[in-house]
Formats: sequence, C-alpha cells, structure tokens
Amino acid sequence: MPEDRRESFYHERLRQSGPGYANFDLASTELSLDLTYTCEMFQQATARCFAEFGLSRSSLNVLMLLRHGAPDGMQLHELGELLLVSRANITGVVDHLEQRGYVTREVDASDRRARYARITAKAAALLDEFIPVHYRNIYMLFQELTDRDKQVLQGLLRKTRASLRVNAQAVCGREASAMREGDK
Amino acid sequence: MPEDRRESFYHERLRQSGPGYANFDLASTELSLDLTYTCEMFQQATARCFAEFGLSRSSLNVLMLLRHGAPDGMQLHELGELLLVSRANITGVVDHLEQRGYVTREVDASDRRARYARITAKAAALLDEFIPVHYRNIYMLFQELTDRDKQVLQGLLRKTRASLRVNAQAVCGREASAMREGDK
DNA sequence: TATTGTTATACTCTATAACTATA
DNA sequence: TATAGTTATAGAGTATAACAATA
Repeated sequence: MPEDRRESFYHERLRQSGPGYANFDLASTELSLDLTYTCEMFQQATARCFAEFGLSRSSLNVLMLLRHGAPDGMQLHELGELLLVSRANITGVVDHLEQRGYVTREVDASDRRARYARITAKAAALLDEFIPVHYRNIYMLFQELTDRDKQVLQGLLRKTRASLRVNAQAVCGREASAMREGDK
Repeated sequence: MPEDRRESFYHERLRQSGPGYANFDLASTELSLDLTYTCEMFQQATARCFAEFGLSRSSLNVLMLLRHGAPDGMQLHELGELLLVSRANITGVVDHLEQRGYVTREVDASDRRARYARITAKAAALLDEFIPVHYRNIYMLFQELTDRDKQVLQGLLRKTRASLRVNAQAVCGREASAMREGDK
C-alpha cells in the first residue's frame, strides 16, 4: 500500500493539537477529515476526464437528470432543488449548457413564469460517449474494495447523511454558541 | 429517520439508467455518488460557520498547518504540497491571509528564493475562538453514528483512498479509452 | 403577496502559462 | 538548468440582494 505523507501528517497533527481545544472529539474530527479528503481525492482523480469532455460536475448532473428523470424537460427551480443549487445560480449553469447547444429553454404554456429546460440530441450523444468512460474510471478507482466493503461503506455513508440531516439545524456559529453557553 | 427526496431519486434513477451504459457497475457508481453527496452535505452544514468567522476551508487549513505543524513558518511550496494546491494558487491564499494580518511572509536568509509564511498572534486568537465552535459542530453532526460506526467508516475510507492512489494513473479520458479498446 | 426566473456583484477555488529571482 | 515564488488570465462554484413577470 503506497504511503501518503499528507495522510499520516494530518492524523498525527490532529492527535497532537486537537486535545488543546475545547469540544474536541477525536473520532468525529478524524472522520470529518477522512470524508473530505477521500472525496477530494476521488474528484481530483476524475477531474481530467471531465475537463477533456468539457463537462463540469454540475453540468453533468443537470444533463443526467434531464435525460433520465425528465426527458420532457424540468423547471429550473426543480433542477436547483435536486442539485442543491440556488435559483440564481442554476440560471448560469443552464445558460452555459444552452450556449453550447446541450439544452433548450421553453416557456410553460400554462404558467408563463416557468421555463422548462430540455436536453438536446447533441447532449445525449455527448453522454453516450462520456458516461462509459466515466463509469469505467469509477469502476477502476474503487477496484481494491470488495463488494462487502462497498456495501458496508454505502450503509455507513447513508447513516452519516441521516445524522447530518437530523443535526444540521443545531449547527451554528459564534453567537449561537455563546447563547448556548449562557443557557448552562 | 427523515426522508430525502434527492437521495431516493438519485438511487432510483441510477438503477434504471445505469445498465443502459457500457462499463456500468452499480456498487461503484452508487458509492461514488454517496461519497460525493455525503461530503457535500457535511460541507454545506458547516459552511455558515466558516463564513461567519470569515474563513474558507483553505485558509483554515493553512492556519492550522502553520500553527501546529510549523510555528516557525513553512515555505509556500510546502504548504501547497500538503494542501494539494498549486504553487501559483497558494500565493493567492497566502496573500489573502497576509492582507488580513493572519500570516507574515519572511525571506529565507540562506536561500533567497524561498519565503516562509508564519502565523501571527491575531490568527492564533481567531483559531482559539473558531476551533471550539467548529469541533462542537463536528461532534454534533456525526452524533447519530456509534463509536464502532465511526471506526469502521474511517477504516473503509482509508482503504478507499489507498484504492484511489493505486488506480489513479489508470484513469483517463477519451483517447486512452479508445486506445485500450484497440488493444483488445 | 408569493413564486419563477433573471441580473448583478463579489468572493473563492482551480488550472495554466509566462515571468522574475535566485540557486 | 532547475527551483521558489509571482503575475495574469480564464472558468467554475457559491452566496446574496434586487428586480421583472406572472400567479
């Protein structure tokens, strides 16, 4: 197994410096770093392939969503909600896709506030070329994990997301923390 | 456990549309989505707190690295290597920190090409305020996971990173895939 | 009034290439 | 020649606020 200077460096530093701060919990903090770091590595590993096809993660998400979830089009705010992108910013993503001929915008006849983004044949052709390469890359990147590993990992990541959802409201910054201190 | 429309939506779409593409492997592809999605949720949950303290993830990383890894300073290219940031871009991060008085730049006396970034007392004070809030947030966000969960998850994420490292070179785009097809 | 979408702004992060100065 | 750092540029992502059109 190849060594990684960063990996050991970070964990060592954390074990040393963490206990010097209040509220430090080693297991959670290590987990947060591991999660972020692993995700970064995965994205870095696939970044070149995305760039080569002129796709960003957002634009791929939009195209896949439109192709397989809504071949007849989807309103922009729906796209934004599914992709966790604000209404203001989904406009830009769709602009970009439209400029390159990958989606069209059509006004909804029954509600003239709404626009439907629809995927074009050109984008479908791009996906037919890109996705097999992308899927092969994904398969290769996770090759050292057994089926059992993947299954357990997926289950734990699902549980993690549930935990994040339950506790996201409780997270807050300076004032809220100060207030809670005051409550004691 | 709270429902999430996106979560079920994605997995359902993937199971339906995936097999239509070459090289599709459900377990790996689901894992890649789960990893990305979980990480996104975590970062989203902590984003407000970062913003409130005027910190970005990069700047926090630099400050923590300097404080606990190199209180006497670290060369910019070293920072870049540890944070996976290019030499060109670490300059900007350090510029930003310097403008706000969080680091100083000092020329190395023995090698006048090199600059050392050193953390200031002002930044140390900021960390003393920010980190306990941050650590408490992390602890709360992962609260629904048991110690055993966290331990297993960490182990599998480490194994995942090892897999990514081993296979990262094999990942590639259009031409390389075409070549490999030709080899068959 | 509320909703859909757009515009504008500003900041962060990333990637790349060309450049300076030192070694 | 190689290394450390900077500058410049361009693109993508994010966040926020103000605005128009429509319901």
